[in-house]
Amino acid sequence: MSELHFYNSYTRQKEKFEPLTPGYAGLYVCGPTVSGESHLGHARPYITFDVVQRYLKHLGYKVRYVRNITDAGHFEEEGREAIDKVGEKAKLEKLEPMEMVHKYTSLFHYGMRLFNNDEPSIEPTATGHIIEQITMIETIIDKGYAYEVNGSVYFDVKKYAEKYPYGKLSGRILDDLLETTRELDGQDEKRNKVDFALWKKAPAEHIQHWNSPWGEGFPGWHIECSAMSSKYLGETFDIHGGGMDLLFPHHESEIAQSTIVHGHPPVRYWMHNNMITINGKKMGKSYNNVIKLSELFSGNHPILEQPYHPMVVRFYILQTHYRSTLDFSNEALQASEKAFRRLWEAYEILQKITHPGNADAANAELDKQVTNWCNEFEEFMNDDFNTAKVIANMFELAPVINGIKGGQVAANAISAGTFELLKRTFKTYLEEILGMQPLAAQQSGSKLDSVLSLLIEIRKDAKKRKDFATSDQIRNKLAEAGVMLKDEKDGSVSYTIE
RNA sequence: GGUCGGAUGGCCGAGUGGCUAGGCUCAGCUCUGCAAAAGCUGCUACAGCGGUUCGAAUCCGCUUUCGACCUCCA
Repeated sequence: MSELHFYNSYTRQKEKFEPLTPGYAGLYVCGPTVSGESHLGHARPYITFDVVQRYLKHLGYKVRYVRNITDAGHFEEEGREAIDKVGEKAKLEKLEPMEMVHKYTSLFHYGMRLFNNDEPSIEPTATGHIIEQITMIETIIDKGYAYEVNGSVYFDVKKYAEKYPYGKLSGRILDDLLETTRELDGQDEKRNKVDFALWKKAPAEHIQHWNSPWGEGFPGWHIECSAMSSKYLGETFDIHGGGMDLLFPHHESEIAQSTIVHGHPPVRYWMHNNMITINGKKMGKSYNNVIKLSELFSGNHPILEQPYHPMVVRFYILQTHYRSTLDFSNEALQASEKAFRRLWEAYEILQKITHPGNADAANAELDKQVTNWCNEFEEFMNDDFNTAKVIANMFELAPVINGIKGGQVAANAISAGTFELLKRTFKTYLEEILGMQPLAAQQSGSKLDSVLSLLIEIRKDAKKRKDFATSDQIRNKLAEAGVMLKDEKDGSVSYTIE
């Protein structure tokens, strides 16, 4: 029996997972900035860490999964100005931050539900934790690692680096960073270019601002995660996850802030998922190459050849290891759709077929192989959450299942015990751990079902009379309407609805 | 420019010192009134050049090339 190991970005190696408190696991994942609609790239971390969270629960841990909503900062929405430069617009014409934040938060939650992601245990908002953030900043100032200039507060990275390993997580070298020639906002206020903002003074016309010891302003980007993670998971917690693009400066800054406030690093295991690319380039708003989730699901985007079901997208993402880049293409999504349909069908067949009950396997070799494939599921997940390999094994098992149904494999080939193992393991991993659901709910017993049963009966009669014109017409017309009929080996007929 | 990470069969993608995943596509076969589905079979790849080794896609070096981060970013 193996134990859970996964790659820790901080130490750059796979490590055995040992929670801080036995039996409990704390997980923090950087959530969305709700100033715009989520796109395909955003789907990856939330699906990845949903599976992480599901697997931890499967292993018996009580999991507290915290994923924040970033709803504070310097916001703009397309077509509407965040800063009211004119200053004369009517109230309802101006961008109301709360309105925008509410809209995109709802949209985000909708997407998460379609992906069948479990809800986090706590989903704290940045605006709901302004006081916690201010308190942290005050502590950092008191300890001498931050300074105020003109109503803004900056973290003194150079001083921090004298005592602590700044740059360890992201592989940065401070001297290199000091030579950066980038022009950034507020650069002249900082003691060093590498310093980052803890609190930013808000210009009078800025839409979001709060009162603070340093005047009206808003919190820096990094401090919210430090404040909320420590509040809900403790000064030290188990796992912090997010996209690789957050390694620097976001997560590096989180470590620095928390280390000063609490006297030690905040996180034991850092996990980072890789990016989704399109034509080899990262999907991101700065590249102008995003496919929003609503576009993906509706197919309403120039490069999409068809709509893609959320479960197809989830499957496509889980077919690749989370630390590899994943390149988007219609071809790849379509391959995933076909593969998933086939796999799910085999899974449904498995739940329906019965086993003759023989305690000994007629085909010892196959029996052993099936047992092995099933047992490997856990082994693969324990090795850095290798969902790709889990799925590969499911496809090894699918022909066995289909073969039993189709008669190519004898029903007694595997033992009753192995059959039960197969049935149980498949369900656990496909539904509970990978979190997959059927593309369309079958509605047996519904009115449509009665109608289809009637048509199927008529077609059966026609076939008996060798009236193939009629039987084929029924089949073809139903296919046009999106109902696929399938003549089974035993003479029965089943259908699937597109 | 600095740091880091990739280059795998027609396509997507695991893997990692010997046993050469998996999916999709394609071809053939079985079953079938026909079709679909399903099953079976075939397609043997690891950017290039050196090196280490009995043995390398897997380790080391160099080259070519792509990308990520260094700025908001999942």
